[in-house]
Amino acid sequence: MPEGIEVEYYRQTALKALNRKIASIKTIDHKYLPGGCNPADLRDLLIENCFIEAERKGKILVLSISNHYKLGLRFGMTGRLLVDGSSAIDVLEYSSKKNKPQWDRLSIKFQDGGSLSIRDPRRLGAVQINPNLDTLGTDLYKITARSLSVVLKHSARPIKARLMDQSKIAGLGNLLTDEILWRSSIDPRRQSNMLSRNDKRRLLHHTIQTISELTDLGGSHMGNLQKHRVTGGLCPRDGAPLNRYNIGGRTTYSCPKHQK
DNA sequence: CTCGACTCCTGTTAGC
DNA sequence: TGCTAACAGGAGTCGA
Repeated sequence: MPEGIEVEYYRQTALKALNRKIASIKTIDHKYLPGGCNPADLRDLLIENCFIEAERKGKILVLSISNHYKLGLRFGMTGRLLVDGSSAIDVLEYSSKKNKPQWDRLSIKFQDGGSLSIRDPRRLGAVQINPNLDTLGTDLYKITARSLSVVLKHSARPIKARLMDQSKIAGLGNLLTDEILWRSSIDPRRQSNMLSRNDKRRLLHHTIQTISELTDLGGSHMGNLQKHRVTGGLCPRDGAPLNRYNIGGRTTYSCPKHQK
């Protein structure tokens, strides 16, 4: 699913949509417009204007419009960004392998005949005008020893829940956190404020390393643990049967043998 | 303030 | 073969 890495790919896709005049809004799903915004507002905001900049914070893609407004795009669990019909990511983990235009929840036509669309089978994404980014924590590509330490210091919550808290670190989702903690040999249920100096050192190293590596490999589903995240899966490091349980409403897999 | 529980959403899949 | 129910997780809300 789209975590920070995938949305960074989408940002690069979005660069192809910059400085092209918007002619019309082809589709807009009302479920995609929460809180006081209707399709007419969105049309008024976009038509005859251009996107002039594509930025990202955590899992939100922010497109600046030539009229100084900004459009925030969230992709939920299964959303992809398409520009001129193609995406940086062909198949998304846990999403459909099919690719139907009727799943376009927002579709924008440019005057040159091209388009920008969010294609999202499960409709968990959203579009927001002038999204508030202040509630988001450190972006996943900017994590430092200091920011990680601050995130963990004052909380007795499970370490995994803390890493996935977007107000603390923005951009880590379920798959990335499972992979990072697996590599770091840390049990996801450990209390955040109880990690040793050595635990934190390993966690920092593997957080930065995993994000960088999986960005190069093509997405958050490219980790070593991923294909074993199934019931009955075995740890690819030591062969132990993986534990499966729930943290913060998310299915979690960890190795009882080497994650302590 | 913290934090678990619940809700939304729908394509896929397991099981009968 | 066709049906139902469980499952997936990002994010917001609510109440203890």
